[in-house]
Order: sequence, then C-alpha cells, then structure tokens
Amino acid sequence: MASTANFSTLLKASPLFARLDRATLDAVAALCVSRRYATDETIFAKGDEGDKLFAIRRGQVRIVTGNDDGKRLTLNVLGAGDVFGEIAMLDGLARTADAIAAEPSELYLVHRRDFLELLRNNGEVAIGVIAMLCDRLRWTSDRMEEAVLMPLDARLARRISAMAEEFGNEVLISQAELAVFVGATRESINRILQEWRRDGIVAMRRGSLRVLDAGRLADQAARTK
Amino acid sequence: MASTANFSTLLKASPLFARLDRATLDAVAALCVSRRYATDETIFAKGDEGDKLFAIRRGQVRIVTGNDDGKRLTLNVLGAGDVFGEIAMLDGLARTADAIAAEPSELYLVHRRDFLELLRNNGEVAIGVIAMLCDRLRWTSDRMEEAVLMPLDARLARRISAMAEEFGNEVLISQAELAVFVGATRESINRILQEWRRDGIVAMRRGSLRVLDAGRLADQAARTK
DNA sequence: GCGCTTGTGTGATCCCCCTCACAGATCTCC
DNA sequence: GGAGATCTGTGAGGGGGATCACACAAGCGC
Repeated sequence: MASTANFSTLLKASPLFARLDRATLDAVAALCVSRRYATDETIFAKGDEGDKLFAIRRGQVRIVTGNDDGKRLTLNVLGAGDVFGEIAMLDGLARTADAIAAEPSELYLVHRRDFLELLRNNGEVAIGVIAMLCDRLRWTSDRMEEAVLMPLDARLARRISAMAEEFGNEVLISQAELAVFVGATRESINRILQEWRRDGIVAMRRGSLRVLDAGRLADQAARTK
Repeated sequence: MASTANFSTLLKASPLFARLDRATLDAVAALCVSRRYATDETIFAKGDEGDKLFAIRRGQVRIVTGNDDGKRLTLNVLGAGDVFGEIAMLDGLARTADAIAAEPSELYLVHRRDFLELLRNNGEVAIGVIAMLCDRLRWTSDRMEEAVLMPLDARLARRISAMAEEFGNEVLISQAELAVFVGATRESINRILQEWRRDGIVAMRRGSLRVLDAGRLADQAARTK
C-alpha cells in the first residue's frame, strides 16, 4: 500500500487532479494501491477490461497501438507524475491500446468502482475529470491532423522539438523508437536525420540524439509539403 | 426561443444526456435558445472562442479541419439529434475545427456560463458529460489509427459500410465529398469505386452510391495492406 | 577476447497515391 | 434549349516513403 501523503502530492501535479483541494485529493489518494512493473512488462493489453486508472510514481510507460500483423504505432511516452488509462476506467469498456513499462516502474492504481462513487458525490472532481478529458481530446485531434496533413520530416521535427523541450537537448531515444513514434520506418528516419546532421541541426550517437539548432529544427516542423 | 418540451426530447436522444431524468433534462433545456443557419453558413470557425454548445434540431452540419493552404479534411457529418461543439464549450478554449451547415439547419445553443453552473450542482449531468467525452475520445482514436495504418481502399470501404449501415444501402454522397471524408483525392476514390463496380460490389450514379454486396465490401475494409 | 544482439548507415527498387490535364455526362437556371 | 456549373471517368507522370538487402559499429554475456 502506498503512502497516501506522497500519492496526493503526485496527483496534484497531474492535470486530472490539479484543481482539487487537499481534502479531496486525500479522498482520491485513499482509494489507491501501488504496484511495481519490470521493463517490458505489460501493464494492460488492448481489449482488456478497463477497471483501473494508473498514475506513474517512477519509471516510464509507453502507450502503444497497432494492427494484428505487427505494424505498430507508439502513441505516447509517459513519465513520473503522468496519469493514464482514465478513459477505459471511466467508461468501463475495453482498453484501446497496450501499456508497457519501458523501464522498471512503480505505479499507483485506482479502481473504477471506488472512483465512480467519488465522482458522483463530488462535483469538483467531476469538473476536473471533464477538463482533463477535453485536454486529451484536443491533443489527440492535433496528432491526427498532423499525421494526415504533414510530411514525415515535419512530423519528425515536431516530435523531436517536443521531446527536447521536455527532456533537454540530449534526447535518449533510438531511431527505431523514433520511427514507430511518428509512424514511419527506421530507414526513413535515418535518412532525414542524416540530412539534418549535414546541415548542423542535430548530432547523433547510438541511442541518443542532440539538438544543435532548435530554431532551424522548428523551421522544419513548420513545413507543410 | 425554442419550445423546451421539444428540446428536452431531442437532448434525450443524444448520448450526452441520454441517462438524465426528465427534471434534469428540463433544467438543461431551460438554458437554451434556437437559431437557423443557411446552407454553407459557418456556424463557427477554427480559432473562435468556444462559449456555446450546439444541438441539431434539423438539418446537417459538417465538421471540417485543414491547414492554411487549403488541404481540408472532413472529420464528421452530423444530423438531427447530434450534439457538437461540447469540447470548446466545456473548456472555454478556441475551437479546433470549422462547423458548417451542409443544408438549411436549425440548431439549439447552450451557453457555457449556464452549463457550467449546472454541472457544478448536478453530479449526474457531470457523469453524463464524462461518458460522452469518453465516447468521443475512442471514436477519434479509432479514426486516427485507421488513417495511419490502413490503405485507402480499406478506409473507404469502412466509411461506406458505416454510412450504409446508418442511412441504408443507397448512400447520397458525391465522390468528391467521399474523398475529403477519408482524406484522399476524388480521382483516387473514383478509381477504387470503378474497380468495385466491375466486381459488382457497388453501383454508382451522379451524387449517390449503392452498396450491392455488403459482405465483400466488408472484406475490403478488413484489408491491412 | 569472442560471439551475439541491437543499433546505425545506405543503396536499389517498388508502389500507392497525388497532381495535372482534359473529356464526357448531368444538372440547373435563364 | 443553350450555357454554365458540377459531377464523373481516365490517362500520364511524379514523388514520398516503404521494403528489401546488406555492411559496419557498439554494447553485453560469458
């Protein structure tokens, strides 16, 4: 069982719960338990019944989708403080993607039954949940438009810019991961990165990538076609 | 001003409000006004402040997105009973897409300020809203995966199957509309339809399309690449 | 140190779909 | 019924990425 004090602090950092007061947070925190996951361990799989919400205490989690014959698409990479799995938890339907621990991780879990009870009795929690769902929806729509309307190099530039902004100029990711991340092949990613390297925009090493010229990278992201 | 009796019946048919009891519905209905729109009239544009929710009393509305240089993508076509614009209304941020009346339409409007007040005081309404947002999110994610992972003919087959199921085997839509609908060009759509016609899967006429063999159309939709 | 596995670099080839260009078929409005 | 406008049908050509096929580099286990 997790320390509820730590957990409510963690929750506070998440957009889902950011606007709740301390007492409410403690009420949510009281509902949760904690669990550890090893690297590559599946947290849940597409099609599972969604009866829990997860919050990351430490570690990294990838949300991955794909069709049956192996073509896969990484939808998101989440770190400490992020909350995920709320959608299936809220409506109780099947999970729409897989969640996999990308490194040894510790997560907090909240069960559907408990959370719904809280929702019903606390309008402020409900409004917080609604705000979070709106965020999610906007984010998803943006990604969709991106994928359909922008060429690969622009998508890649966006993605790298976002990660550089979040994690610093030294981004720890392999080209293969980057590829599934923007829905492309490793080879294509490599060719684009080579070009950018020649232009002095990025530098690469095995498993990592350094942004040298964030400005010109942003220019690439603005390209339409 | 709309008749509130009619309006609460309309609301009842929408997933947003389906689970509310009569008294609550009337409370929502009391908040709304009605307005008419001509064909091609813009209901709201991308970037506008989102301070209202819309429900269609009669007519047809298209939700359209696109980048600056004219490449556009129809996200959805809505008919009587559908509710839209909730996201921007709920979080008060800018609209993420354009809404355009596809034919003379009459809509009900609910203002943000009023609705939020209701939300805060009524947990059941909030839970209804949450359920609806979850639906939306799942739908959007499905479309996204579709667009990225499936070839054009499969996407087209899915789209037509869905419309045939909703509106009957005779689908009234031009090939050009179908094209923006699945994010492709009219020419590509035409070529695929020609092939399907040769195989006896569909028949076409100016402005409409008839599904002759729903089974084989579904087979096309299952194709991965 | 020596294999093995995993990541990176690069060419050749292919193919899906877009773009452009134009012609016939329907509708519609005067 | 004639003139546009709007759909539909089809060809030629091009391009962005995928696919396939290796070669080399760098960690990792023993």
